[in-house]
Amino acid sequence: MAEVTLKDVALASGCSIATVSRVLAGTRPVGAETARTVRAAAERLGYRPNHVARALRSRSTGTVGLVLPQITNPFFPSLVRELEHVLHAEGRAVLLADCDDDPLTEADRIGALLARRVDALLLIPVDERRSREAVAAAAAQVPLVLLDRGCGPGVADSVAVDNAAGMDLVLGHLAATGRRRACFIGAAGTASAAAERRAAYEAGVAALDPGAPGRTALGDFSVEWGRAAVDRLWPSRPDAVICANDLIAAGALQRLRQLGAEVPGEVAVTGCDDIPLAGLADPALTTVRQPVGELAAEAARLLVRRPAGGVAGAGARRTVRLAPELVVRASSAPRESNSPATS
Amino acid sequence: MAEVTLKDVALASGCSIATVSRVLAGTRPVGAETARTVRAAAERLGYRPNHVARALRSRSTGTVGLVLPQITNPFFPSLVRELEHVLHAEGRAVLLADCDDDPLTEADRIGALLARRVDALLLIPVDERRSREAVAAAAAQVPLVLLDRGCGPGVADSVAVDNAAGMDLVLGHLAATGRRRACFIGAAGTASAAAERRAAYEAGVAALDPGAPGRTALGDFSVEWGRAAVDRLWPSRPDAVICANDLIAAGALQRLRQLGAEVPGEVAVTGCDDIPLAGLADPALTTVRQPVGELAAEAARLLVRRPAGGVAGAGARRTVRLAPELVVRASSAPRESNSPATS
DNA sequence: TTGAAAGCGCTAACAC
DNA sequence: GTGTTAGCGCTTTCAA
Repeated sequence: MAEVTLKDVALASGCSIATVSRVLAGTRPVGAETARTVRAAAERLGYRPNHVARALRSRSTGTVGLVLPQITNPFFPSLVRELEHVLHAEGRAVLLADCDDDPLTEADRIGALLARRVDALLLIPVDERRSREAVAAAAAQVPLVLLDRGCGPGVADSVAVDNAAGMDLVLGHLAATGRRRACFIGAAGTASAAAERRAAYEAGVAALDPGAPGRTALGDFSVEWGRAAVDRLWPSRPDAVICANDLIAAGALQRLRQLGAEVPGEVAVTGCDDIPLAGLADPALTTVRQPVGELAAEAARLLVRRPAGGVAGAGARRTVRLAPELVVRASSAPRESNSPATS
Repeated sequence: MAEVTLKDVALASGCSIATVSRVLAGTRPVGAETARTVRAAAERLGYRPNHVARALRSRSTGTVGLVLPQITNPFFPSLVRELEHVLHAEGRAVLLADCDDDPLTEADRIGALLARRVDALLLIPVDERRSREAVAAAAAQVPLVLLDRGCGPGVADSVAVDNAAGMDLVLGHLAATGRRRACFIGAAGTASAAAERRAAYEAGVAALDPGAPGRTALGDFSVEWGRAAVDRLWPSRPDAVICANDLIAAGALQRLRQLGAEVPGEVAVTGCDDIPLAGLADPALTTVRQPVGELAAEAARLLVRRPAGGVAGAGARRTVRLAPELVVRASSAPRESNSPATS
């Protein structure tokens, strides 16, 4: 039951532990015959390489830290899933850290992961500003890729969805299906998603309807705010309510129903992110899907430190913006199909 | 910028590296004066212990593997969050593995974590039967605690909610609020949650209404099934629809509304698990909340190998059952308050 | 191509 | 209480 080590395999196969290491790690060319013998012995003994020893010697743990604000935020699980799969496929393991939406906890977790010698860090910052210091310090020590949210310019490489493009998809769809009087429920603050979606709405909607930029309510990314904002905006009789994320949209949907408004007959509602809730809402929510798989793949790609620049090199940061996809569901169906099918 | 090691601290503080190790790891008593000097030197040099080296020598990585079927299952994120917090508080890190609901992937992930020398495994099995072999093999190597779902008898320690107690809470509440004609939408199969909730409904409801055990529809744990099952059960005019989880309940709620049934006026609907969706449904869903924090705490407690038994000791397995809590929301409000407040 | 030997940074015996 | 001495299991020079 004792652990089988390289030494055991070397003994069993009649060659040195160095050779065994080379065969099993594939580091250097080895005689074909020797390789076969070694592999057979390893197999027979049930040899399992000890990653800890390997890590100590090679100064690489094959481990990536994944730091996120709150795993309970419904957008994150699918992203975590994709990241786990991509990284595992590369033979890397994922150390998960949940920050409780608190920058102090975030700094603490980053420290813990660094102490564990992660090869790299994947990080969704808690706060655009208050995360900056800890993130910058970490980026000086290991490759670090920011995901989904920004953290100030020049701090680290980053991968995120193109929020402006997403908003344009929504606006285009609503215009094409005959909506003429949109309004927007967004989030206040400087967080990148909030600011970008807000700005994109204002820029894009002005072309369609000069009055629309004024029909805007700003709060936070919650269901409660979605409900409350409808009370503020409904009196202006919009025929489309564009929401900055799906939670807001879910709240808007609920309140509109309570007010007796017909969705999508009287008014269309759209969200953003395509969290699981979006498909389950009633009516199902038209939304902008983030390309989670690609986000994960790009993040993994950026993780391998680029050749020039050196470890602490704050050289040019790379920023990848991915195109989102419009998911059209019942909540924005054209008015022709107003009434629920009775047949 | 080079890594500061114990040796550097020893040199700077004028004592041996062993002493420094003792001070910093707190393994053995050390002179107060020496300790102070060492700590000061460590601080000054910015010493950060190398967990990899420590792990190699002490044969303990301070790392726990968390293996789950699918992080996108809406019940898991909150559990993951609690586990992460409990374990981090003990200075342990969490290696996350997502199995894509596939026993083969699960076996693969377990192997990867074992190769990384996790101290222990926290595992929510993908399948009651098909996970068994891999789980048993892993349990022979490291402490392993099963979470939320079973995996056959005697395989490993386990922590889960008391599903029967949860169902009794629901039945009691419905009876107390005047519901007399319940029905049940559950899941088929042998998975522990499905079977236990089903059995508890049948056992508990018979006392209230001899005809109720017959009003049962069995499918899977999905929204779609919830919708479909309502079509089967609604003709029998129940005044309460008890669902085996919140997803089913969400589907039931939607279909009932489409059919023109008033919830909670005509019929109450209840779920199970209290996933985020439950509070956001319309009407908000009465459900049984799993004590996620306690589940996590108990799991962490079981993780420390009990003294007797030895590593591979298949001695008596410990099973912890935790009491759930009823969360009463609008979907089961008593009939007196049928109509939405208009004032 | 292969082997011998030197550590990676730390902890754990064992002396003193 | 403290120092000395061995390694943990592996990769990687350096010779052969």
